Amino acid sequence: MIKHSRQRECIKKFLANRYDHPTAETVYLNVRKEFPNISLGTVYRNLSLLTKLGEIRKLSTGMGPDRFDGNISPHYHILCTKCGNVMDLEIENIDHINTLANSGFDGEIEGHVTYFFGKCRDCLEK
Amino acid sequence: MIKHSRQRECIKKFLANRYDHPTAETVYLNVRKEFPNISLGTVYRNLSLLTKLGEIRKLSTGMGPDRFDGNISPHYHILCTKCGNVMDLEIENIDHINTLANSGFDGEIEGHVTYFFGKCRDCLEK
DNA sequence: TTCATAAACAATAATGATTACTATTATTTT
DNA sequence: AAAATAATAGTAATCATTATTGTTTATGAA
Repeated sequence: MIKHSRQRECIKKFLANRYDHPTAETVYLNVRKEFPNISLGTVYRNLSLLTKLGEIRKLSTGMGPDRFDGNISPHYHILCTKCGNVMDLEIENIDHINTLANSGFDGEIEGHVTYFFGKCRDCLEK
Repeated sequence: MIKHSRQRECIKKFLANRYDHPTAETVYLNVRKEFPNISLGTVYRNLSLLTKLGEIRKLSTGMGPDRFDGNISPHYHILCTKCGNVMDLEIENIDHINTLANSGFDGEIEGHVTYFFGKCRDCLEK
């Protein structure tokens, strides 16, 4: 049974207003403005819980620590290999790759995670 | 300038004969049969070097520690969400998704990493 | 073949990210 | 309002990985 908590509410609200996919550390530093005594463990626990509930998304990009996204609508991400920023990517549905994968696999494909990488506009111009 | 090392050779040879994408720890435990005094740091250093040289591939799946693949030919991977195994996936080229991504991004897409997830045959039957 | 140099090593300490533990506090139920 | 219990803050512990250091080994020149 899940009880309401003001800390969790604050974490969720913070993520809903950010579009840069912050890390747990960043969430912690910001939520501390409203809850000066919140502990990093509380942030991690709630980020995990919210992820499990499907209210936020966890991004494990393989470059640096995990990041979190308050936007759970289906979309993709691009990682700039120069500045490290993680940006949203509007792209048409590519779930057909699941079907492709299923035809070459003795089992059942349920989905995929894809991260694009490249250079963002700012880094290209420098 | 890179010098030959028997330890690195052994790590590479071990990976070339494994198809289950072992972790650094697993590589360490096995290479120790031939080099009882090899240290885990040496394994990590050489796995990083070989990855940088493009002689092996590192898989950061987001589930557990990084894994390594001695097969550098282009192919994909599927993670069984029940048993955790990581298997190879023969699938036709899907680099067209890079083009799709590029059309929705102000910058330059260089590539992508994709991990499929689902259930393997063994887990489906249990 | 010896010698100098620098890469690679083993051993170990340190770091970064995350999870676990525990006594206290907040939320919900009775 | 009291009892029950989930969530918290504070902290310790764990896991994966990287850094440090003094020694060994590979390589190329003398």
